Amino acid sequence: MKKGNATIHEIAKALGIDSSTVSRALNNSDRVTQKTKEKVLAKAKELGYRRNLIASNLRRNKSNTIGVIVPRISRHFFSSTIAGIEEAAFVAGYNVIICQSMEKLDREKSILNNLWSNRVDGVLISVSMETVACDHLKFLKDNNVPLVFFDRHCSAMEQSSKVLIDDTRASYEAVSHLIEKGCRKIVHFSGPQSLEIYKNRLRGYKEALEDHGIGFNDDLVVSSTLMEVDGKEMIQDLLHKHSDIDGVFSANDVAAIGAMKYLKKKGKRIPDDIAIVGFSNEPISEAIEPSLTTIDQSGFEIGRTACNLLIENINSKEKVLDRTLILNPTLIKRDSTNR
Amino acid sequence: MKKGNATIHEIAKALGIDSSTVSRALNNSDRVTQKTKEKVLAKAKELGYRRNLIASNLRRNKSNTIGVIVPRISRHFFSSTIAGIEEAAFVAGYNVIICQSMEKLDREKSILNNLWSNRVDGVLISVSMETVACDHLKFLKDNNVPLVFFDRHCSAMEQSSKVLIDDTRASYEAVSHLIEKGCRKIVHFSGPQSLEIYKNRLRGYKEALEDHGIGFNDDLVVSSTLMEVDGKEMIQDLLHKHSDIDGVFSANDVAAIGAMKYLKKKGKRIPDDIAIVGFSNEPISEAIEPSLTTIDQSGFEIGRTACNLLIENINSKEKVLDRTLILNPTLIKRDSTNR
DNA sequence: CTGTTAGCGCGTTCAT
DNA sequence: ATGAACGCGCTAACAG
Repeated sequence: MKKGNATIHEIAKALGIDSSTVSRALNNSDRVTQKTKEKVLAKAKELGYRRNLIASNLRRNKSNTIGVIVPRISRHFFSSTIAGIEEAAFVAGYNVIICQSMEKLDREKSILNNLWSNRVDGVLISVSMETVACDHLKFLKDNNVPLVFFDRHCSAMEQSSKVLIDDTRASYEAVSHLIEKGCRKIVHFSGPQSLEIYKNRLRGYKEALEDHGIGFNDDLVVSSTLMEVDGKEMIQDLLHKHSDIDGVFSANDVAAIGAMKYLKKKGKRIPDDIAIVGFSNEPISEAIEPSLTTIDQSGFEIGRTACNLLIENINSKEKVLDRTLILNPTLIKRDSTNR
Repeated sequence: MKKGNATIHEIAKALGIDSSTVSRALNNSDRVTQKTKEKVLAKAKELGYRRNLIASNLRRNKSNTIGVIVPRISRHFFSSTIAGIEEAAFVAGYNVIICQSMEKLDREKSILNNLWSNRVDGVLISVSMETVACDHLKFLKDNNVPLVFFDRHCSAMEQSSKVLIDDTRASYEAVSHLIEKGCRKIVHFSGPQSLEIYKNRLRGYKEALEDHGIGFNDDLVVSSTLMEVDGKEMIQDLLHKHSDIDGVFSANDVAAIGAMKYLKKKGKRIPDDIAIVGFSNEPISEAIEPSLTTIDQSGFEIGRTACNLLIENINSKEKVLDRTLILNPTLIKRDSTNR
């Protein structure tokens, strides 16, 4: 009953022809009659033939697979990017191996070893928080395995393809939006300064203030791990020192919500007393009050774009095109109330 | 500088021994001297050797890969299960190919074809909404590819391994909780009755009512697609007909939140006037008011359990053990206020 | 303990 | 247009 295990040899034997002809027929080669093609296809169907891609891949020295490394699958932003990657890979006929580094460099290295052993045709990666040097990544390029960074890249890598978000610009727009709404004293919840995204978000914050003639005040910027409790504590501390705060620009939405809850409990009206904007990391925007304006990072688009760029690199033999694509997040305004 | 492309033959030649000895050494076979093992390992490192798993897999007729099919990666529950699957697979040394059916039967079929072509060692699946017949799944079993369902299974399949949630029991506990809080008129937001999960949640609702001496009223059960707007409309309609509703049991949290928002706008206090419990599908619990009690489906545990069961099946040659594991979701109470 | 031989299933030369 | 032969890289069987 081994219905699915037929090989090209079996269908060749059944037809009294050679396996190489069968191979050609199945690959739709022009060097085989239409007649035999049909016969082969019919017999293949009858025997329930399925090409053994492992053998095919070995012969062609190509795995038809791309490796993907993210810090954590269960984080919404990354599962969105993976959905986009999967979509692009699917239409291009590629398989995808998903791996999570769990933010550990060691695990990232062992994953790359594994991907290499599996002879993936290319790699998409969003590096772990521990990743600064990148010899383990250069190894891929040395062996002609295309590599595309998305979201988090490795600045130690001089030449590389990457798909990034324009954090600076998005932050600039978000803070400008607050200012246009009338805010003058805007605090910024920042994250670990080792990560470039947080540096860029801080930069956009500064530039927006300066361009609108508002002086930058170091006291109004606080860094944390951006959990909900951090948001609460940060705004509590800050309000204690500066009672006239009227805006919050948070590097993520979880901390923003922590702050928002606290403020509401204290009787502040959002956005009338204090307006809040946060980068969107979780799909919560729909679930919370309509007072939090968020910056949508559209992970799906990033994933799709990165995967397409990678496939382009895979197909352009020998030509290593190192390109940087920068996508613009969109500001989703939910604080329509005029202050 | 093809540093990573060395084969066992090259390292054999460099050492003046045979490639099969190298192979054995690399596989840590007991039938090779410690001395030569060390020499081989040293030379392998020197040449930057990486085993070609494609060739190895072809020879061993094993891919060391398991296929995973989910309706949508970006849905939080599924990305959680995938994280759990990935974790279990990683420690067992398996690769994972993630695929999304997008709730389409056709796509599910084509994915299965592809997975078969890739000769995966086993398959984990949560079927699409369109999947009722399952010939395409039986095909796997006919070819000795172990299959484990998780969360959504296929009732048309007489014999199968599956890891499920005890929806009935969780619903029973949730509704009992509401009753113990004093609710007497509890509505139920249900979903498409074609899906077993919604049938079971409805059953748990009924049983809890009966066991507590509350008559079941068909009017209080409404089915929808359980979007946020559905929640709003459903509660609006119901309140119009039954002004004394004091509890809501929702088959998902999004609809629950829709209802909650509407109720608050109408001046109702949660949970004092109306208590709400919802199955948790999105990671929003932290972000919303502390008045919504949720049922956590712990996708991570389901994924881990399912993957381990699959690997067990893969390893137990010839023995097809069809087991059903049922995990209990946990009720996370956030409505501590006494009514 | 090690070498020899023989394939896994497929695609790609050569021929004809 | 088709067949014969070879090899991708590795491992399993059998010798010795």
